[in-house]
Amino acid sequence: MDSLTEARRGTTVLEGVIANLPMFRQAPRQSLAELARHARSQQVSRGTAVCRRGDPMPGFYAVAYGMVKLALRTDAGEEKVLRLVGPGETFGEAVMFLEKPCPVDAVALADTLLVMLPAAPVFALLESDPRFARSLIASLSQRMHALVADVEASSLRGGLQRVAAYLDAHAESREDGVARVRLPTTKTVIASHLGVTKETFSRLLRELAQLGLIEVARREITLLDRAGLDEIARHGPKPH
Amino acid sequence: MDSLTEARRGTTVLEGVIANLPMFRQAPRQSLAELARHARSQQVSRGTAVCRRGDPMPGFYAVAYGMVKLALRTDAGEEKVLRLVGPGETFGEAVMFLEKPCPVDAVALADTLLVMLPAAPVFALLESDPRFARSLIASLSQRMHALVADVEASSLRGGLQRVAAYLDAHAESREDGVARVRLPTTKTVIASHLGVTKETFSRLLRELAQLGLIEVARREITLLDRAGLDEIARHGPKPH
DNA sequence: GAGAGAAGTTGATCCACCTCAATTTCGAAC
DNA sequence: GTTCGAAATTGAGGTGGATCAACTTCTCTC
Repeated sequence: MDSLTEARRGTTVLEGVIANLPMFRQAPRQSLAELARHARSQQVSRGTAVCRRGDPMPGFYAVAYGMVKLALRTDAGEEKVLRLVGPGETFGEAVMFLEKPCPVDAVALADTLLVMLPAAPVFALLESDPRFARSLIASLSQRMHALVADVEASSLRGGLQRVAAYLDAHAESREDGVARVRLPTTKTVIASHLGVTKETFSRLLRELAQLGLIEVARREITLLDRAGLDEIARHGPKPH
Repeated sequence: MDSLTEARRGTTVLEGVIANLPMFRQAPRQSLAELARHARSQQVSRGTAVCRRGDPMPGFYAVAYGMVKLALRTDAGEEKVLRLVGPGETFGEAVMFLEKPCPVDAVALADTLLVMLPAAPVFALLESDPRFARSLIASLSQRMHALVADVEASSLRGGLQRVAAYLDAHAESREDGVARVRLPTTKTVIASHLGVTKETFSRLLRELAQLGLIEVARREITLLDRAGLDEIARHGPKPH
């Protein structure tokens, strides 16, 4: 594969990644090509920071493959994971629009390919394509809704409820009909996302297992009793 | 004042309220008039619900005068106040765009005049005015930023730090240079907004008072030592 | 200005979750 | 396979803030 082919293929790949983002689903081909021309791909390896709190945000990011965690940190070492961003998802839109420094740390949890869309062409597209504006607003609204759901969980529910709700929400049914969850990253990170320490997360999983609701094998969790899990997620640990 | 005058004045007032919303600051007069024609004012008295969780959202709301609290509730009576919406502020935009049922309760904390902007004309304006889209996006982004700040506070800071930060953020300097805070509503509601019970809030205020940092008189709080308060807000209660 | 309900305070006690510490298990490199 | 650091588990003990309960102080109404 010579470099010309590589370059052309690269452009196509960028455009493909962008075209598959929910917010660009209804954008015309030409707009996508225009955006792709300004976009820059960025390879980050596991453990590397994409940006740190305080950094300026030159645009927003889409994850092509890999995974990024967005997290808040204290002066001491404690951190709170806000969101895990996987393939086909984006982050940094809101910050880009505010033109303020980045309020969170963004760190790659695996080797990751990012596509960075600079602010200027995004603003330009916003001017010319109301449907894009509509999609972007929908995207931000959804993000906000998710954030509110997180606030609700962490201020109104106990740890066991949060874990149960998490497992329920992330269940994937296999062919044989058994629901399972594959944790997308380490338990430590998931725990922080759920607002508990890794120790507490470990104990909560064990508690659910002892109740006969789940079975834990490394990062593979089998949901043995979906209804029971749902009951806990919704109405708490007490016997109804 | 006859009814014709009343009706004309009413229209002008609506338009005035809308025109002063941050997101409409740069909108052309004609768009404002168009929106105002579709807008409906709504008087709600203290303690009345504007909408309950699960209700459909016909548009979004602006507060002309009074105050509305947005709060999450559990099946049991506990509630978590997400936001206090005062004059010149708006709520419900994100939910309107998602076209999902309202995820929160909205209750008037005082006799309040709301202006409801139905979804359809807002969508229409979005199509025709990219600057409005820009402003709306900025507005949503800011809201999101505030939410992230709240998450940061409640998951990474202790109660005393949150109270100190709240007082610091809401300080109004008087002529004589003394900084004061007038709590916008009951301490019970403020407490819930800060993520503590009213009992704990009371104790935390007393603690700050005993440290010589503030003086509490009903809902009037005088900030005696702004620097000290800031120090606690930023780096915690320990002696530096 | 008297009465009643809401808001706020204060004290005693409790508990969900954290912290610290000691192992154990995993997984990648060699 | 062996090794070594990261991740996970488990136990013991501590704590911030919640809960429960009694009481006081507003604030509004009549």
